[in-house]
Amino acid sequence: RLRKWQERIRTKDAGERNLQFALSETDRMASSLAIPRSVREVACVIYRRALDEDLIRGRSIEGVATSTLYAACRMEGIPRSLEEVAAVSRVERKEIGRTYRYVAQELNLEMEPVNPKKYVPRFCSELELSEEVQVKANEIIDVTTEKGLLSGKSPTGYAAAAIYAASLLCNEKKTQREVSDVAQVTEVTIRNRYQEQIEAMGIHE
Amino acid sequence: MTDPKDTINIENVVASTGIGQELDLQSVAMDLEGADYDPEQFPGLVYRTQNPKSAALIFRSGKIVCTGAKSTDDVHESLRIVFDKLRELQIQVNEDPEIVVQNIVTSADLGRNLNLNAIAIGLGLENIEYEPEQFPGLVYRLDDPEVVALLFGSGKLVITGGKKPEDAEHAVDKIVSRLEDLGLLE
DNA sequence: AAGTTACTTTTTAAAGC
DNA sequence: GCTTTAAAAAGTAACTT
Repeated sequence: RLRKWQERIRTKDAGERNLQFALSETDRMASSLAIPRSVREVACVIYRRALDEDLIRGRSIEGVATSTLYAACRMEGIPRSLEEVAAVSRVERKEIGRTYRYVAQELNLEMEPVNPKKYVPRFCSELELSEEVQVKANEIIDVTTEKGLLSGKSPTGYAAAAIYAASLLCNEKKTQREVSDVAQVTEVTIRNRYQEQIEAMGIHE
Repeated sequence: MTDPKDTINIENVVASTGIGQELDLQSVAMDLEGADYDPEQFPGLVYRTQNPKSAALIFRSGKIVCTGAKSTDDVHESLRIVFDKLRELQIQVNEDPEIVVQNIVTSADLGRNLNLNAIAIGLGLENIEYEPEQFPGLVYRLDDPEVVALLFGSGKLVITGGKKPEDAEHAVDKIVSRLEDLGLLE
């Protein structure tokens, strides 16, 4: 009887220490990515659920913490790409992606694919592009998605290409290099998506 | 209109078997030309056949895994070659070792583009995995037949995990009817 | 900018760490 | 869990030319 109780306390303490470390790591990563406090709280709620459902076994605390932060950003509509979260985590991108898929599946988070438009405000702001460019980029994303161009494509590359195209159309040109730097995708990807998008939009130049 | 079933193509067959005899892989590696054996890296010896093309993983226990063949017939032919090679090295090999197909990888084409986003939501987010940031294919697990399908925006797909060629046909049928029910095909 | 190579996903057995 | 082997799908990346 006493032994079981001691074990319960030990497990509870281990869980509390686990949670405390995870929360401080989440806070550290969120701070360097300028993620709002409300999103960090969502991340912590998901982490606590993962801990309660014993999903941490065989995985690193840091990996699960990074994954839940990534998931929370998506849920709150201000996604960070896996490369962005990986840059402030000591867990590599591949592991974060795997852990995220596992946690999302086990907790039935029912995550919808990221809409590339969710990246437009942040990327455009980092590029100091006007509201007009943002509106145009969103229009390009809407129209080309409707024509079926989005299936299978990475949301970051898709958003980057639309922003590049919109910057040209609005005479606020940014180079592919500048856009690729903020979106963390290669210029080759921007070029490929850009070509498809302007063709689907019926734009010639 | 082409029946998607007619586009099914077997791309890889994995099978296991055994010669019923323990092996000294070090000496097999010495005598068998083209054998790759690095026990520090992997306990199995790798031997590749050219016609049909396949790779056999030969283990100390005498068990063998054959992969890379394009049909079950090719698996049998490849393993026949491996058995004969071992016999040439004065190794006793059972008369007709049982060969068990463990996995068949198939490709097919639905013939039209797919809106993976709509399919993900339509089939139920809890049943599928679609993370285009990580992989362009949508992962769909079927219960009967018990296989995994990877669906792509082009309408092409991969079916893996099946043990019989019919598994892929049944899977394609189910996928087509489910997508039709959802109005996500054509 | 084009070309090549390589990695992402899924499946499956084997033996050993 | 990892290691190795094969194969397809399509996207992305990192090289060299």
